[in-house]
This record gives sequence, structure tokens and C-alpha cells, in this order.
Amino acid sequence: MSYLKQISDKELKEGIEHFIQEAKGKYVPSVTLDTVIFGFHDNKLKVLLLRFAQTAHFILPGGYLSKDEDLDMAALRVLRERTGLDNIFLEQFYTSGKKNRTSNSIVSQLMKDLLGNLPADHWFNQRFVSVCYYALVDDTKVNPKPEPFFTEFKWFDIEAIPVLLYDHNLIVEKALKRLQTDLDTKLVGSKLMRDSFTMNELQKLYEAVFQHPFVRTNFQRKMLSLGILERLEKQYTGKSHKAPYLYRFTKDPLED
Amino acid sequence: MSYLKQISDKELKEGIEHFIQEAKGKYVPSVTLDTVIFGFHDNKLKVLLLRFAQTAHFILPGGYLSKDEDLDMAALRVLRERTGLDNIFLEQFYTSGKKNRTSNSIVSQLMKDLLGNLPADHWFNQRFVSVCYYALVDDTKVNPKPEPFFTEFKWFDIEAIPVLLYDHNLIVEKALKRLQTDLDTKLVGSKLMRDSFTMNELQKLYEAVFQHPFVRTNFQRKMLSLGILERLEKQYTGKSHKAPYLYRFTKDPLED
DNA sequence: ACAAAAGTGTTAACATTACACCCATGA
DNA sequence: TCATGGGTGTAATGTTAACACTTTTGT
Repeated sequence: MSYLKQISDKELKEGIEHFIQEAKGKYVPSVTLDTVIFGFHDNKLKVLLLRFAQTAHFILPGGYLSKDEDLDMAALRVLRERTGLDNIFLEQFYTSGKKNRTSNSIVSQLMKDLLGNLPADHWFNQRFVSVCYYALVDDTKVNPKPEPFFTEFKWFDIEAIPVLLYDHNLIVEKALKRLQTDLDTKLVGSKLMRDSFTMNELQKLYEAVFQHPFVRTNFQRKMLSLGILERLEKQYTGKSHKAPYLYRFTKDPLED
Repeated sequence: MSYLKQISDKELKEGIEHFIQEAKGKYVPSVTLDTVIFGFHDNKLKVLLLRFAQTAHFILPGGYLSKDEDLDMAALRVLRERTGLDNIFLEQFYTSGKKNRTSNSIVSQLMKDLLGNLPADHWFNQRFVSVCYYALVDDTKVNPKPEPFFTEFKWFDIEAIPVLLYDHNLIVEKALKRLQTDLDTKLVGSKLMRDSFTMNELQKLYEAVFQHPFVRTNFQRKMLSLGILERLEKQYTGKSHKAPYLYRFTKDPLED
């Protein structure tokens, strides 16, 4: 699934200039937010990426911190603006601050082409520290909204993330590592699954996140022994084999 | 152990004004670093705190990010400046960004008393996002260096941390939680122990970090089974009981 | 009856826990 | 020889892993 928006250089240039006009008064300098949005479909773990402006390159959805806004609230806002979703599961997992992390020839070349040589104190010439969050979403409910800088949304398989701008590949890696430990310890699986699901579907999620297979029979018992699943009615699919039970997460394991 | 430095209001005021002169050109705006420095002595887990200027209040050692400096390097520098230590084990664990986290009547009142009413765009009136690191140090090697804002260094037992300025109590809590998981998973114990130690001393460290007792005999076997300890000669203390073996961490468990 | 997938049973290996026991030391 | 703390043994229990076996479904 991908979402496209055509835009001219002129529109882009105007959009960027308009943004910068506002940004200086509105946002905290030097701080950005980046979000790694995980979804799960086709038995694969996916990450939502944006195509950056007129380039062929992708980037993590991100944004800035408003001066009158908590950091966590800013992350929720960025997600709402991009995905249309509220009540999203969000975890801060890393802050990226290498001094040259945003000095990327592709982006600066594009900016130069569009806007000419920027003065040293220009908004885009700031040295940014980026606070990174990961989000777990039910991708069927996501309704991505492109905006001036970004012209295409696309879900990428975690195993096939392209080369991203800036240090965003590193950030995705760290997000995945954190998701792995959180799936183990905080049992956040419910945030990625539909309301009800078969044990096989849940196993596919675990296999996608940990990137290795589990033994079916042992996986089933392990999950049931955690006491966070409720068995519902059977799901008759018309296939010529035993109908699997559907399951549902009973309580939110995070609320305790 | 504590380190004191007497300072007059005049000296403090001049120190602060001198700092501000420099800060604007030197540091990235809106970003601070805070460090939770853990040490271990008297069988207790300790945290190094600074008494803030003329107040009775304590605060975490912190600093600012230079414009030409990686975030991790800044954290190392802050630690070097404060403790005189190099090659310190440092882990980033959290970034604190609530909008009112530094609006603290005590600090702002002190600043007001010393410097008068500050303009809205003054360095100290910035809204800061703080990137937090924890450090593990051999406290016998620490040589704290007070500087203008901070007049006293003191090690506090983790169980007796006073009310700190800003949101620093919250940050210490999060640091301890992270230390607990890192002691389990990354086996960072070596960073807090002397070169050689008895099993009993190591157990006391674990008990201090996890804040609960372990069964002596099982603890011993668990530690030895990890394959990260080397048994040295016995330590004869003159006490009338069996002399305990000394142990040493063989390899750094983090290097793999 | 059969293939295919879901669900349950079983056993060995491994890890954890709770103690009992023995050992070394200096007074 | 006694008290004290250090080190080892062991049996009960709990967890994990591998795989055999049974059940259910539509053709």
C-alpha cells in the first residue's frame, strides 16, 4: 500500500518557505522527533516510510517540538498528523545526536537547488538532536496524510528497508531491538494484532519481530501460559482441516 | 565522602554571567545532558549529587552540548569535567522533555535574586530537553571538581536520595531501572567493582542494585556458571573463618 | 479415507530453589 | 573445639525443547 501526491518544484519551494516562516517562532530549536511506525500485515513486520520531496529517497516520519508542548505529546501529534490515528502505543527508545548525523549530501543538495545557498543560521542548517519513538499501529486503521516535504507513503518489510536519509537506518535497527525486548517483557503484541486472531497469526508476528521460527506446539503453550489470552469461538475458513480457535488479548499487560 | 567549596554571592553572580557570555556561542540551544553517576561502596549503591549554588538542594551533574560535539562525547566530557575520570562506562537511557520540567520556583527564585529579572529570551529561560546518561564508576578513582554553580559534591545512598531539583528524582528512578536490566543482560557489574573481590562483595552489589536479598549459595553458583569470573588466590583477612576466594571479571562481557 | 493444520501429551534436558552439609580459619 | 563465614551436594520444583500423537475439517 502506498499513498502518492504529485507536487511541483514551485509548490515545494513555497511550502518549505512557508514552513520556515512559522517554524522559528513555533518550535524549540535544535530538537527533532523521529518515529518508527511498525505495522503487521501479510505475516510481515512493516515500517511506514515517507519519500522525501523530489528525491527517490525515503525517510522516517518526523517533526518538531512545539515550544509549549511536552515531548511525548509532540510525538503523539506527529503520529496523528501523519497517520490520522489517536491513542497510539508509543515508546521513546533512543536519542540520536552525532554532530554530522543530518549532514547528508542529497538533502542539502536538494535544499540548495530549491532555495539557493542558505545562510549559516538558517533553520535547516541547525544541528539537530533527534528524540526517537517507535509506534505500534493496526495498519488497517492508518490513513497517511502527505504534506509539503513528503510526497509518498509506503509500508516497507522490515527485511527490505531501503537506504534511508540521515542516520535513519541505524534508528530503525535500534527500534527493532527495542521492540524485541518489549514484546518479551511488556507483551506489547496486542498493539499490532487485530482484535481477534488465530494462534498461527500471533506466531507469525513473533517470528517477524524476532526474525526466526518458533516451534508451533511450544509457542502455543507458552502464549497460553502467560494468561493474557482468551479463547473465543472457532474460525471456520472452509479449508479442509481443523478450524483454529480465535484468541483475544484479555487485559492490557501494560496496565498494572 | 563530600567535597565542599565556599563561594560568595558575588563570585557566583560573576561566574554565572561569565558562563552565559560563553554559552550562547558555544552550546546547542535547548539541549542539556544529565548524568546519574553510580558508585558502590560500604556495600551500598551510591549516586553522586551536586549541591546547587547557595541553596540546600541537590541536583544531578549535567552540562550542555557543544555545537561541534557528538552527544555521547558531550556526556563523556561532562563526566570528565566533574569526576576527573576518563574511559567511563556510559549508557544513554532516557530523554526528558516535559515542557515545565525546569520551571522550579527554587532555581528561578535564586536566579532572580542574583541576576534580577531575566529577559524572556535569556539563556536560562530556555525550554530545555535533557538527554540522560548513567555512568558506572569505581568511586575510589573519582576526584570531583566543583565549579561555579555547584558548591558541594556528595555520594548519596540510592535508598536515601533527597528531593532533587527539577525532575531529577524521576530520572534517578529510571536510571536505576535501566541499571537493573543491564546488570542482568549486559553483566555490567565489572564497572562497579574493584579489580578483585570476594563473592560476598559481588552479592552485596547485586542486592544493592535489585534492592532485595539473594540466597548466598545459589548466587555463587549462578555467577560462576556465567563464565565471566576467574577465581584467584584466597584472601586471608585474619578473621576466624574460612578465607574466601578472590574473583576477577575475565573478559568484558560487553565486547562481543 | 486422506491431507492438512490445530491441538494435546510426554519425556529429557536444563534451570531454579531451598536447604543440608562439609570445610577452613583464628581465637 | 567452637563460632563463623565460605564452598559444595542434592532433591524438589519449574521451565524449555523436541517430537509423537490425536483431533477436526473439507474434499
